[in-house]
Amino acid sequence: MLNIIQIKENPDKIIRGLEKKRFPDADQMVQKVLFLDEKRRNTQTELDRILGEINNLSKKIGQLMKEGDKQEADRIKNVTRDLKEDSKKLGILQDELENALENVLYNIPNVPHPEVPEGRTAEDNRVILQQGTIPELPEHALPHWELIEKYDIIDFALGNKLTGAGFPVYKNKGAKLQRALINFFLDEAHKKGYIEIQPPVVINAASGTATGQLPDKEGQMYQLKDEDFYLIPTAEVPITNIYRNVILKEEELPVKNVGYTPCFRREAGSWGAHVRGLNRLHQFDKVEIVRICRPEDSYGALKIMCDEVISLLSLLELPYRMVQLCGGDLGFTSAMTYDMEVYSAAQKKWLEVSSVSNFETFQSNRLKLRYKNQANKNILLHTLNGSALALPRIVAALLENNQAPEGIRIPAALVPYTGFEWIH
RNA sequence: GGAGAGGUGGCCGAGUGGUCGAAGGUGCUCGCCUGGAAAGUGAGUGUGCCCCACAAGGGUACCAUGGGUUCGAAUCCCAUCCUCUCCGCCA
Repeated sequence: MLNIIQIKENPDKIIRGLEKKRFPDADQMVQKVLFLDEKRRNTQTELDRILGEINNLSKKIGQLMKEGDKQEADRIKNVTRDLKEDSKKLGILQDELENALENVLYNIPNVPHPEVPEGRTAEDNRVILQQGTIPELPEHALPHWELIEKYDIIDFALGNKLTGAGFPVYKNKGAKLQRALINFFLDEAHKKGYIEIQPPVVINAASGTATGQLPDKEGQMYQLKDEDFYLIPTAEVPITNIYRNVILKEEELPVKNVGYTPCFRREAGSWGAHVRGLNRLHQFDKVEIVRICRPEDSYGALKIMCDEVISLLSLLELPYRMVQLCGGDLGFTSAMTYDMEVYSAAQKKWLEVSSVSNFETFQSNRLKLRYKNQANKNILLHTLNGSALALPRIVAALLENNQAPEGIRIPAALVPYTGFEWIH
């Protein structure tokens, strides 16, 4: 969530930012925050004063009791009783104001960085660069959902039997390809200095709230029936939450973590004919990179992370492009996002395989993730993350782009991991 | 799952109703000592919020979490979570 201080210091800037993000009623929401905050502070000042008075009188009672002046002690007790009434009322008001304020803040998205382009939808995103050659496929080229049947490597029908739609079963070389990709991605991240984390795939509500999935995307997560737990939609949630309520030393920065996890998404409302095959699943595998760094370093880190993702795509010999999201298409928690898309030649479509974002202090404010600077002051850190990479669409593009009469060619970088050069 | 013990500051550990944000130790930071280091020695060392100039200073809250009792709670009561030991079960 946004920091109240940011809002107070420059409300107009926040409002302009929210408007860029196409957030409705930006002005009204900010005014509400400012109003609630002032009321809250006034209430606390008064409450603290009363509590201080009670504390002083209580000490006095203790002294009087020791001296044996029970009468005077009883007289003062009556005074504190009235004060306590007042403090209770104010305490309740204080809680209400705090909750109301928090509630408003939780529902305000992050503000885009000034360099984020204007725009309403994905149509307005900006293509930053495009690399690799788009393969010329022969007439009879198949989309990946037919290829997986032809080579018997992924089974959707079987997934339907075991669970339901969107939970495919990987088999044979399909299963091994998954494992190869995961290891390849993890090893590449390791080479770049990332520490590997294997987190739980089930998280509690506190974790979901801290990274911003709750309350914003509650309906998108699978929730466990008997406990207040959720299946993770991305490794970002458990990995970033490692640093919840943590004050790092400056020399521990930047933090660079990588983790492989399955990801679970309900994708409520987004199902349809356009998401055939591997394009959208309820469960999929993803390797995620997370960085935590000082505010002044975060945009440099964003650039580096994009380069790291790009290097994976070129090693996989996939044609890709990098897209900068416009204000209106930016996610709830993000200040700036680049999407990496690969070209899936049989579908003739660009598929998003990675989303690299800088959240600035939006997450760290909820996480209470800070570092102690030279002046011994606690400073909110910036958090960033990106997929490196999400598997299913990579698989889709690999299958489609690399199809040949002999079968499906595995890119050279991956062969040491698969142990085979062809799927046939 | 059953029985018992327990959750205190970066760490260890005292504290069972009053002046306790919390003894002592350790770690860390700065200084003295030293040719240098060790040892020794002096000082400092939690977080949020509020007042205030995001200074100095002051106030308030925080001893797992949430409630309660009391003029006053780390200390008493209740609930929840977690840890440890034993038993049961088990990949």
